[in-house]
Amino acid sequence: MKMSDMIARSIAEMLSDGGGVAELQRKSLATHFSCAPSQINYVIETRFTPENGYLVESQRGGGGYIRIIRLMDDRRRTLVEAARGIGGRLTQNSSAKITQTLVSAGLLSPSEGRLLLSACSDGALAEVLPEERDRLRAGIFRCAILGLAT
Amino acid sequence: MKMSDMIARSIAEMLSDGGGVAELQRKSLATHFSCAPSQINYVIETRFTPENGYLVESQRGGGGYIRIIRLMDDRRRTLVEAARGIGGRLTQNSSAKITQTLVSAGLLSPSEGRLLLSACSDGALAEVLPEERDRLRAGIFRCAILGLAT
DNA sequence: CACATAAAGGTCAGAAAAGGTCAGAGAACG
DNA sequence: CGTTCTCTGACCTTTTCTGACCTTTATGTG
Repeated sequence: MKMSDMIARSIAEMLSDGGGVAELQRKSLATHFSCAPSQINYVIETRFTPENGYLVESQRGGGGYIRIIRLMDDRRRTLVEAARGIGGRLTQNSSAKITQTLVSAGLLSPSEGRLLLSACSDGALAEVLPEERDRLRAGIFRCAILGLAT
Repeated sequence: MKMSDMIARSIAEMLSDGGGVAELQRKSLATHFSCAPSQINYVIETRFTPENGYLVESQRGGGGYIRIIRLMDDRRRTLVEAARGIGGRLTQNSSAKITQTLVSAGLLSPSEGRLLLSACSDGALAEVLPEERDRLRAGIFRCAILGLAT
């Protein structure tokens, strides 16, 4: 199998693991595949293009990175799916992570993310007994993103 | 995570805790992060700039300090005021009305409005006893718009 | 008060650590 | 063969971080 295909597969895996977001370091990935760093650019440019539904961000300098985000074509469908994926309980931490993913994927604007996050925070649910919070939070979260999809 | 990001996060935390004002000592913060004092300047210059809505004051000499102030724009200030205006209880109907008002005033986008409305709906709060809902809803609503203002 | 000293913070050049670009050599494929 | 896809290396730009040196302010001292 071609090297670029292997690299692409590896990135695709990271995308699955990361729920649609992969963050990598060019040099270390290149080292891992024993290739030139620019090869990573090549793979990204040929396979993870906007036309294929990906968005790429990067940052140079110390601690730099390349972030690849899979955009899902049908915003609504994906939101509905995400809502379906919420279980019967949801911790504050999980809700923050999911929100972050949705924002990264461009399904929520940063503002919407903040709003959702705050609405699901322990602070907002202070009235409720702690042991009830996670169930309630799941409901709020689900309704909120379903509402957006409407 | 990069050092500068950690420092920035730490300052952001101080800003939240201080209600928009953070006062720090360059050297002790640098010591805390084991970095050069000028690194603190770097972080402030690259992240807490006027374009990003921050104001920085400092004072040299004994007992010197660096003070960072987050400027609120009109939108934020109004949202904070609106949040303050929410009482201890809020019916679904009232929350819908207020949301509508905020959207009309351009303080919330239509999407944000839908999200907020759904998160505060009786559906989302189905888990809670009806007589508790309005108190809870008030909290969620307040937190949500305060979160936007942050 | 005048002065000296210590205790801050400010500036800037440059090293180091990333990622970006592009021309061109090979490889694969028709 | 000619074309298209891979891959590399040389060189560039951006971001981070540090250290040497400078300025400002507070405070003690004769």
